[in-house]
Amino acid sequence: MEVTEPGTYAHDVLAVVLRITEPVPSVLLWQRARDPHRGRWALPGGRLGPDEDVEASVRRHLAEKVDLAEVAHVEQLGVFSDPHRGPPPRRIATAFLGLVPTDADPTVPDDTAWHRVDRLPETAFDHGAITRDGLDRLRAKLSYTNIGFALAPDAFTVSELRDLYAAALGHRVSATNLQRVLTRRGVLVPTGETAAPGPAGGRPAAVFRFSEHGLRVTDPFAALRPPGEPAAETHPAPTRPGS
Amino acid sequence: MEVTEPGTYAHDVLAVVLRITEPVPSVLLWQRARDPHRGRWALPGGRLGPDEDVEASVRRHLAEKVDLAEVAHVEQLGVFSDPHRGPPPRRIATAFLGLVPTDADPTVPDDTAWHRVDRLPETAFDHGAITRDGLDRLRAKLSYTNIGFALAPDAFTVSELRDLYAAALGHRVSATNLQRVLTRRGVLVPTGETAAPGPAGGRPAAVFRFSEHGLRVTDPFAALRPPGEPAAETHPAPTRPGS
DNA sequence: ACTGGTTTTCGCCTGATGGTCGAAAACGTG
DNA sequence: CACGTTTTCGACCATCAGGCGAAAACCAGT
Repeated sequence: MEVTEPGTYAHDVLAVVLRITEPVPSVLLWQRARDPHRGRWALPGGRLGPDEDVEASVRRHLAEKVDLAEVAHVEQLGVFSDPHRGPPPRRIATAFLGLVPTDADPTVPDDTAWHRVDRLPETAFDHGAITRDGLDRLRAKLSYTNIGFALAPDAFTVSELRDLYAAALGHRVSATNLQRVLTRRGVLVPTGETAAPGPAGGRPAAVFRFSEHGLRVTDPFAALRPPGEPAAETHPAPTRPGS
Repeated sequence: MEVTEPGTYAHDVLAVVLRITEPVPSVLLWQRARDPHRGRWALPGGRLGPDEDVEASVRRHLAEKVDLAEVAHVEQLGVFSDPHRGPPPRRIATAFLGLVPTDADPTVPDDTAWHRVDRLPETAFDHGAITRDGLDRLRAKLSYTNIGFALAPDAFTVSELRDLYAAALGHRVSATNLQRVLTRRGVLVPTGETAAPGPAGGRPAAVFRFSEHGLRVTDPFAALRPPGEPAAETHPAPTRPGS
């Protein structure tokens, strides 16, 4: 039995690890073998250790399920602290968003699998709601940051990137606009190479690459800029919660 | 003496309560009367109680320092969990951002006062860094949400709002653009009234009001919109961390 | 009254950005 | 060598923001 000192709580870390699998993203879940919620699917995570902060902790726990080198981006989502989010004793959880590129297909343990976010199985605790929060965060950031770098392979064609964005956002995306906007913002740079056409032929597509592999805010947020300064060169952006 | 069960931690909530006091914002701090860090200035907050989530908790603790009715907006900033962010025993903190309009001047206890963010006194623990995080969040959201409603009085002129934004952002703001952008986005609506001119005369200014008093994302985030749909009517936005 | 100073508001112009469409380029197949 | 396919590029248009300067509306003097 677990005794909890009043005013102290067990603290967990959780990760919503997303990977774009067309036509919709998938989230990494593992099936609980023990009660409570035995048999249900849960987000990777675990207890916060005594000598680590929450980010180090989530990386440690994540390493048990996937190769950390394949997780291209990690950021904090927020705290989930509803007193009744699980059976007693009470647990607090700090949730993170993790992103895995499409070209990485990590080997996962037997109890772990990718699940389409539009067909989630029965989830443990509030992990379904947390997953939705993570997806919302990803969708928002796709619009005004270069976060696509964490979803796309190292090199890709505009068509491939369009399909990626369409799957992540859940609606059609114009390849013309995508290329123009992302190149004008300096997010995408051409490698000069071209990809081989598909089996039906067609013009060979130009190959692009993300110019940076760290999160950066790219939308000009045009109103209310300091006078005289151009839109470009926005700040680097932290690993912390959402700006 | 406090005994901590392994794997459980005391959980605090903290609030960065900001109010625009020209020429720069101020943050609400109280002076610690007891060790550790006696005499230093700390953010309002306290222990997470057993029957409340973190948001309810921060509101409860905040109510001890200010009239909650004067805090127009509260949102989660994130978790601060560095094992050495304070003396042992270890404490985890969930930080919030709170905003108080300029027309409200809450009475505060004797140990509590507003401090200009550019002249912070010696702060306790990591509260200085957390304050900076809160200010960064506010500045970012000023650009692409209607969060100004939580800073401005109920009715105001464009000049007053310009000064408010300038103080919050830390740089000059064009009144022309501010009015045009915010009205076009439907954030600002004219009341039809006009304000009395200042002592030096001048044309009477039109009085405006924020159309909504709940947080809303107003920047079109134009790229990658679903096809055919107009930019207007963005989603309501949660109380949760930063989108 | 009229003039000058002050503050706000509005209109105009320019440049940047995004949406849409269609033509042209570059490839494979029959 | 004509045809279908896929990608790329340019053209056009609407919207949006930034920057000015003129006009509007007020006060205080003379």
